[in-house]
Amino acid sequence: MAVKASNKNNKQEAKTETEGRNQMTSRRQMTSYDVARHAGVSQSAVSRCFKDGASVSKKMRDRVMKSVKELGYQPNAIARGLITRRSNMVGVIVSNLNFYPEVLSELSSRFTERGVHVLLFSIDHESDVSRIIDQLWQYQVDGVVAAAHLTPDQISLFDSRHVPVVFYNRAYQDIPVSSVCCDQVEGERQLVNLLVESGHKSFAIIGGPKDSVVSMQRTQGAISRLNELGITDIVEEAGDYTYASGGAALQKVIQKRGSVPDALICANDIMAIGCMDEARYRLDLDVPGDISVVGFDGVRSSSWASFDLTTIQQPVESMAEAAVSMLLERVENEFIPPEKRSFSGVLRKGNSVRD
Amino acid sequence: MAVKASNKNNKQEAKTETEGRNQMTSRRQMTSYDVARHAGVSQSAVSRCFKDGASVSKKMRDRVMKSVKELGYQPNAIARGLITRRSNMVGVIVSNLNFYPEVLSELSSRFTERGVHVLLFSIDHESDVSRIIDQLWQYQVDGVVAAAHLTPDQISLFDSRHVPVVFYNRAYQDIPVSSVCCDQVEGERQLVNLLVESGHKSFAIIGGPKDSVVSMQRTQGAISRLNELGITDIVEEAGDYTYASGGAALQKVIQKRGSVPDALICANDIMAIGCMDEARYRLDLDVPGDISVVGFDGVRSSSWASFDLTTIQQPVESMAEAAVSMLLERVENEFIPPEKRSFSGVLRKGNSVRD
DNA sequence: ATAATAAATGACTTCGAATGCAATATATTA
DNA sequence: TAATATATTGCATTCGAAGTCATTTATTAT
Repeated sequence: MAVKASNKNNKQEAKTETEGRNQMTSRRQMTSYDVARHAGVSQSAVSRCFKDGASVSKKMRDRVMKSVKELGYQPNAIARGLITRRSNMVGVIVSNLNFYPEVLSELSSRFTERGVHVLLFSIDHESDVSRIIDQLWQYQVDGVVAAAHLTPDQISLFDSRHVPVVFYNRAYQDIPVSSVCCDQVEGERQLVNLLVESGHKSFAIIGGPKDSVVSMQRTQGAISRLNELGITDIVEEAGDYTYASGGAALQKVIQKRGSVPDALICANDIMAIGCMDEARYRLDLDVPGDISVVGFDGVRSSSWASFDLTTIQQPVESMAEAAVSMLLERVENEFIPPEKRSFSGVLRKGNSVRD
Repeated sequence: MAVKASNKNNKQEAKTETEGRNQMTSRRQMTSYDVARHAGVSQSAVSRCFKDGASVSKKMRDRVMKSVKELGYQPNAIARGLITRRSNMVGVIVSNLNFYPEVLSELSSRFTERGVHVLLFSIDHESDVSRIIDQLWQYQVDGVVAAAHLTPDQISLFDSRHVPVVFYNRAYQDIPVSSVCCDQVEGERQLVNLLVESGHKSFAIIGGPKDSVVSMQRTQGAISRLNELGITDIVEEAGDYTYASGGAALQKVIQKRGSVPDALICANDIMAIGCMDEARYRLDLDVPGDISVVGFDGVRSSSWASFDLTTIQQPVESMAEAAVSMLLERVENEFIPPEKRSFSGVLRKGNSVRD
């Protein structure tokens, strides 16, 4: 009791101290107690005015809100998070190498729209994940969108702490986790079908980094469809998703085969663009006359006139929306089971494939 | 007193409740009290073990850390932030339209390296800033990197709350704020010099959105240098930093002039690329034979063989490092005055300008 | 008007870690 | 060995908002 009283006295003094100054220049930020005192009500009342559905009379609300405006009060989300156990923050993990800015900006603006804030973790190597997991917890994120690979152990850690995770473009077949993916295999099959129908006979495939699951799915998808169609003349090379690695891989392909293949299937658009440039400007080949090139993703630059790449367009908006809503649903209700959603990519025919 | 005691009893019961379960599966996260009880020490001692420079004996530290490991304890950064008034989070504001992924990833990884976390705010229009400012405060960010425009009023709000702001590529000449910029004017002057030296006589300038300060500086920089050199045959058009707007602006330029200018100065690389493609694939012009094109930024795609654009390369790493260290210094010591740092861009000569 | 019910309000406690201060343990010096 | 200085430790309090519960006030039914 006595303590409480002296506590209030302190606050009173603090108030006096800043009195006369404009709230714009006051050092200490306003608290709900300041508002309560100013409005002549209790702190609980102030708190309730910021929670909709709470039992507050109109008179009270008006009175409090007037003080709120006058003092420039903003609730402290940190303090709120401590008691409610909701930080209203989600972690977004992206790996530097192969992220599309579109994805990040879609995710970010959709979360923001719903009053959820994004703590960004960008990692250079997917193996750096372990280091950031601790930080995710320390900051009490309500959920995580991971565009990076986690080990089953790491996944079950999140699980045990009841922090839902939605994977973006990483599927875990045998583990019950939520994910939003573009159907890599189906996409590659569409590309292969197109290439085979238009008479291409010899193929090279340029994959991404060996540890990339997405790249694996794409290359395997292409290979299995080619095999189904009875085509076995396939050379495989690995790149690292970059422009330069695409061109370099093409050189290696040609060296290996001793000739130029009919068609080049690249695990992403950027490498495909690298190949087109390599073919045209270093190897003096015509694209698509001498060699056809296809990519995957549908990034902005793939549709630029210089490339007009045939590729699979990922439905980024739909995928981002799905990831955001799936995550937030599971944040709201932890009993919603994990769900895997797979979106079909759209074949966009460009002029990088001969008819 | 009595209250404290009952409080402790509650905790004791809570503990009992989860006892026997593995910490990996326990619902409630471990707190410093749990660790304290497990190690048979006080909560203060646990807290001190996580603060370096604190007065803790080796024996105590070992004992506590053993319990920490066994229980899988992680300090709650939210609770810590409440009492220390340091969230260890910084806000990063980027505007969707014209952000380079490189910048964001550089900033993010540099902050992360230093144990600071990034709350990402991406806005569609620079005018949306006002909406996110409140949120920045609610989350008690320690500082802000803004790659967006703030009004003087908004700036002084941050100032009054002692939240340091560092602007990235936005300079405010008359206001004492920190900023890291690439010298837009100097860069444009270099480009103009190159173009004039190589005999270009007639010019068109394609700017960014009219409300973009950076674009204004770039176009004005180019124009004033051209004027200094006695060149007045200049047509101006505005784009919006996108590929498509570059091509469209080129069409308008030609319409306006009734002929093709010698050189095209674009406010960024992406529009320059749009212009090159428009010229080559729609207008059947040779670049650089019929028209020279220069850009600004030095984005990845500008150096692709298809474009090999002459441009000003921004020193992104240096600028990001500067922004991060300037911000954190001012977070540590609020009396460090604002500082404006200007970095020179590097002229990268490509093959988009005829000799 | 009065009882019964519902709505509004305030006092107090809580979340989890950090910290000032007092109490204790250890080291140093005389 | 006693006296003093120093290093460790624990207790109690604090940060700011939200929730619990008891109390007061307004509303409705009788």
